Amino acid sequence: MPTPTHRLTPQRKVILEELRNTRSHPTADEVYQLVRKRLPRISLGTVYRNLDFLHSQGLVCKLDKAGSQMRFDAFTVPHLHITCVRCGKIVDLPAETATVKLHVPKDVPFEIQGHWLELFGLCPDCKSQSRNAGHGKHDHQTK
Amino acid sequence: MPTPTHRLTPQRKVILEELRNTRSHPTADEVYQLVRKRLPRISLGTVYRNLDFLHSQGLVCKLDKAGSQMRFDAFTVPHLHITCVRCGKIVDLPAETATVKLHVPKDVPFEIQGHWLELFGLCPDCKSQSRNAGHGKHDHQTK
DNA sequence: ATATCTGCAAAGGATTTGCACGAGT
DNA sequence: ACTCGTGCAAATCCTTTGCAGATAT
Repeated sequence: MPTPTHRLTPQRKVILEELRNTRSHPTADEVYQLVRKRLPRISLGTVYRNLDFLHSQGLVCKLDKAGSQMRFDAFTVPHLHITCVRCGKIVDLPAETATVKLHVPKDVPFEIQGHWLELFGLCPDCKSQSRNAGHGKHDHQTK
Repeated sequence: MPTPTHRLTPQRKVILEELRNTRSHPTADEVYQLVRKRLPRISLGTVYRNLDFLHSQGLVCKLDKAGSQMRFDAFTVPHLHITCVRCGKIVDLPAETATVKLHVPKDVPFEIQGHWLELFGLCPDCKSQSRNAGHGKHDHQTK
């Protein structure tokens, strides 16, 4: 399905490599900063375009639900994420960490295709500084 | 916790009423359009400020993971959402529609506080027009 | 009086886009 | 030659903020 004329340019190669070298789910701007060390003349626009391109090729994942900014990773095996509610850090978890069972009422006017689950909590760093705990940022499901 | 000097101004009242009169999970701008019919001189900034205020009072929910824009609802009973991958429409589902079981490895360096689950699929309207199906927008968990 | 709110307009941050030049075939 | 990709800057979209005037107690 990729048009055969797409090229693996140096920019795309370096972006993918940098993404594969980190486990930190960087934002587009963070990718830009990383890549710039090796390609000082690259532009942020190119980074955005190529992250999109690599995403369309199935080579990187786009985490659009991770906060106000999009985050990316090149770890394409299905897995879960846990996000620190304080600092926003994201850590991978094996997919088997959670099981979701659906009991969908018959009358739901939707063809359900799948689900998206993410966990949230406090990372060790933020846990230690933890004083002002309750901030009510998550409404539902904060069981 | 709310300072006792907060007022229920006309703007706040109307915003809350409009939000309670719809099941459509409107964006801030959509709330603004609705409210403007009754308070033509209200500003978008006020709508944002008051949606935040009502959220801080626990009167409205802020759906920050529903897409690129924030969405709001005044239905504060815990429940789930299903989002149409085509048109973005959101529909409520009872909380019991899904059960999540966690089997968290001992070595996860996080204090898990909770989870967030959302469903996605095709709404009836989009289902009928459904021709160009596969768009690979969701990466993980698209079982 | 005084603290809270409002409307307005400007600023802000993240992402996308238009365009002319550069690179690969 | 021709298409695709890049850098740069400007534009866009959503949201937040500063400020001076208005409102309620």
